[in-house]
Amino acid sequence: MPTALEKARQTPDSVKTRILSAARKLFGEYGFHGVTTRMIAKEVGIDISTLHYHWGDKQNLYESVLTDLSDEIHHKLVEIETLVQGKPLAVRLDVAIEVMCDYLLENPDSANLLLFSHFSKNRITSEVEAHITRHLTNIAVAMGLAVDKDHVAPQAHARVLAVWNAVINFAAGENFFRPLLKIDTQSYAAVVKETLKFILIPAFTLAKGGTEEWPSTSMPSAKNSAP
Amino acid sequence: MPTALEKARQTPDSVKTRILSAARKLFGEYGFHGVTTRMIAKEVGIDISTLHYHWGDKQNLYESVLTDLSDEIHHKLVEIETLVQGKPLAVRLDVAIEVMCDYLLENPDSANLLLFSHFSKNRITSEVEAHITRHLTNIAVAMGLAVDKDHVAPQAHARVLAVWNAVINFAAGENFFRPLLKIDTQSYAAVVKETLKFILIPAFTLAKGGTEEWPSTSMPSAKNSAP
DNA sequence: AAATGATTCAATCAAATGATGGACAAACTA
DNA sequence: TAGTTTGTCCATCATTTGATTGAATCATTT
Repeated sequence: MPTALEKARQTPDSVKTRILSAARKLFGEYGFHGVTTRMIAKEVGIDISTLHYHWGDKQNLYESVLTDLSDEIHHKLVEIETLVQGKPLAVRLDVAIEVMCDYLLENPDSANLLLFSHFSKNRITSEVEAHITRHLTNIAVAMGLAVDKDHVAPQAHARVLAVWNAVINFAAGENFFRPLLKIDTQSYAAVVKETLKFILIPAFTLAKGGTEEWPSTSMPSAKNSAP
Repeated sequence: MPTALEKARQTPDSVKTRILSAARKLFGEYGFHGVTTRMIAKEVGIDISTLHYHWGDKQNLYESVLTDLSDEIHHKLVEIETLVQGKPLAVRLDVAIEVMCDYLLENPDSANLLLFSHFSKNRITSEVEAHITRHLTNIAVAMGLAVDKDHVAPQAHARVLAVWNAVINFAAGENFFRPLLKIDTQSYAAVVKETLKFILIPAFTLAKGGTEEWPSTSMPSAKNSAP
């Protein structure tokens, strides 16, 4: 029995799918509260009641958008992992930055949506949260920052987050940053990639503070530190 | 003739100031569209009409919040610059990370608000935008990434942005990231600082790709590149 | 063709929301 | 004290917004 989401993906031009796309675009641009169901319906060219017929209430539609995006991210990460399997860390980072930048710069709404889901207090869909967490854990292991999925130190997770955020930010913030840099879209992509590599690669390759500096137990001793 | 904002700051406990604080908190948590004037009024314990009496419409209040925050950031940056004047870059970065993390982790709403102002499509208040731009330019010069305020290469701005975003993200995302890292607030601050230093300091100090790699003209040749 | 189920829209509702006007009181001024 | 300004709230309005209902249309099956 396919889920509603899978069914929608099977027929890429169905009304239901078009609603999902329009919703992703608009939610990505304006956030959950900044979008009305009427805006989405108008974007698709349908009536509000048709939207509710397919996706239930606004909250449910939003969650579906996030789940859909999470799946897409997952596929992208798998694709990257396939590309860089067995390569040294510097190469892994280089390729990952290239691919993720290309993807997110072409889908700025997705990047924005990821940001919103990270930072908005409206965080719903603990299911999606769990997915993101799993992605980050996988990346930590893949980068050699942890020996095991079940033993990722907070510092390792934090370092992955730093990489993750850096990439997403430049994609999501293009509308704000690019006018500031006074360059066109193509140059922006180039500058972003160069900057990310400049920032990220030295830290992880010049391993002064590399993988084995802190214990790989998942709970560090700092838990109850109150001076 | 003091502006309305300055006048409000002179009397820290006035109703007008309390409205501004509550507004910053709520806008930081839920974004512009996620907050109603009634929510703010209720938080302060006043009537909506009193709010409108002091700050005009919602949009104007929001802009005032952003302007106020921008001023605060400015003071913080000046404070940092005073602290690190003449020090080598590694120390400058270390201190800047420490101070900004302490400040933003104690004011997560401010960090969130900064994020919203960067990434939300609702970007109003070009005045505030200009302030942020000036801050970034100043930092670029202060970090030795440009010789002159008027000749900051896009790459230099981009590197500053990378630093800027990295710091803000960890502060704004605490509610999302900290449960993921499974540590308490204190440990979070420590881990974030360590991670930021781990990521940022090597890139800028091991100057393989340092300041003078690209020309310091503000307009690179890549402007009209269409292969 | 008739029956059935799926899809769409016009009309509408109730609640929420931004904003205003006017009454009223406190503080200040002449 | 009388008058003026400032600040606060109650009541209210016009829109917007999320959501539903019921009728009509389309597609599929029998």
